[in-house]
Amino acid sequence: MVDEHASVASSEPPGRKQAAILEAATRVFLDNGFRGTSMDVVARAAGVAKQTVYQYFADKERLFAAVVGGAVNVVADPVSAEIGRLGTGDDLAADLRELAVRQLGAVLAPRVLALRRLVIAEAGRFPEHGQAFFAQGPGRTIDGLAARFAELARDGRLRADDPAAAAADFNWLVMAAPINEAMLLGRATFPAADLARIADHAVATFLRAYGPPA
Amino acid sequence: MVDEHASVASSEPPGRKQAAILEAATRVFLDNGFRGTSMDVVARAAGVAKQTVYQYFADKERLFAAVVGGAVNVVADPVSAEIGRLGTGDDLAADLRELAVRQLGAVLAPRVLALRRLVIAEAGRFPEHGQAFFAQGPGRTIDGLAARFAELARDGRLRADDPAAAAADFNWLVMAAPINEAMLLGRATFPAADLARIADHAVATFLRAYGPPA
DNA sequence: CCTACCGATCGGTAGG
DNA sequence: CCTACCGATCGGTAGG
Repeated sequence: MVDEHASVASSEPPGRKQAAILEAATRVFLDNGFRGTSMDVVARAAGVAKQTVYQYFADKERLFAAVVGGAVNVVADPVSAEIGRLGTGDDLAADLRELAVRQLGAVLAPRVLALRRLVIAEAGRFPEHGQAFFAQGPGRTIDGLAARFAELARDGRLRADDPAAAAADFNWLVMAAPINEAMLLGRATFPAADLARIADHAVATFLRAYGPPA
Repeated sequence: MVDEHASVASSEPPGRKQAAILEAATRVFLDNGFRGTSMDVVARAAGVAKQTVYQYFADKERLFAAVVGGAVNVVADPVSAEIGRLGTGDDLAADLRELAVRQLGAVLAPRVLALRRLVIAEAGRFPEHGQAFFAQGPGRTIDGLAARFAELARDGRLRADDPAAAAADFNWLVMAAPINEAMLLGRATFPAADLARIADHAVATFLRAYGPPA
């Protein structure tokens, strides 16, 4: 009797194929949507047989969920750390501008825009993915801003009776225009100079509404 | 010689079937997207044979273009007239609130939200539809607001060095949060009380930033 | 003879 | 793990 698990001793590390499938599937789903993606194409792109895909993911919906869940979590982190440092120096406007530029860079990354488009397209079929995207994205950012704005208001550095509303206003003053241009106009690239201009304007408007009295 | 165009005298008005096809296709496309819609289902929903659909629309893409073009134009009008009357009375804040409520009602109508979702989902394949939606929707609104804000600034009733930027800020302060909740969270209904609260807050923030000096 | 339309089916491909 | 293949359904078109 020869080894019935010969494949375990092969040069193939365990999990390598699963990672290849997820990576390929992410690319294909982001480009073609749920219905536009075939399991055959995913298998071919991953360099495995279709049957192998089904060994790791029971069906197309489960593969899609793994793709979106993974992509949403990769995207989630970058701003929350920045928010805690808002106004630790004495130039709050500069801190807000820097935060806005970072947020714009993260949210307008082509992969994140594609994920947003995908999640919006499938929000009817998979509402939980839209909710996860919102929670990890704008929801998390606005919550973090609200907490920090409340502290800044207590210190007299912002006029914000309703810190949560101020946080939402800041977030959308920064993000709404470019996100909508990206979603509807298909705009895919945002030069650094554009991001700086958008951030400057959003912060100026925000501070005219919420800045401390001169 | 008998009439050789007897069918013209039938009880079927000309264009009646085309209208039924467009109406059915609009419903099916809005619910299921481009790839999720089959021509068989459209034909069935319209109560005609599939052959009849192909007599009016050469292929699926042409039918889709007719649907989106028609839906975008139906959606376009309602705010532009209102904008011209902004500040004709002496209570600019009240006028802005009323405009905001009307805009919210129009843009958050279930059919318009479904159209936005559809257009975003297919922006890769049909960029012209996203551009048409933007032009007829936010683009048109922001342009109209910019023109009126420029006049109001000249009269000293707004502090707006850059009326176009002020118009975009107003538009997104009003629309961004509910649109993003609708797109990502799948929120479909917005009670009148919610719209009033959103409008009140957006106008208050806008006037703190752009209102005339007290 | 033209149109509008039907029932049935074409070649390919979907998820499984 | 691959090839082959299923029931069904896709967009589009045949004959009558």
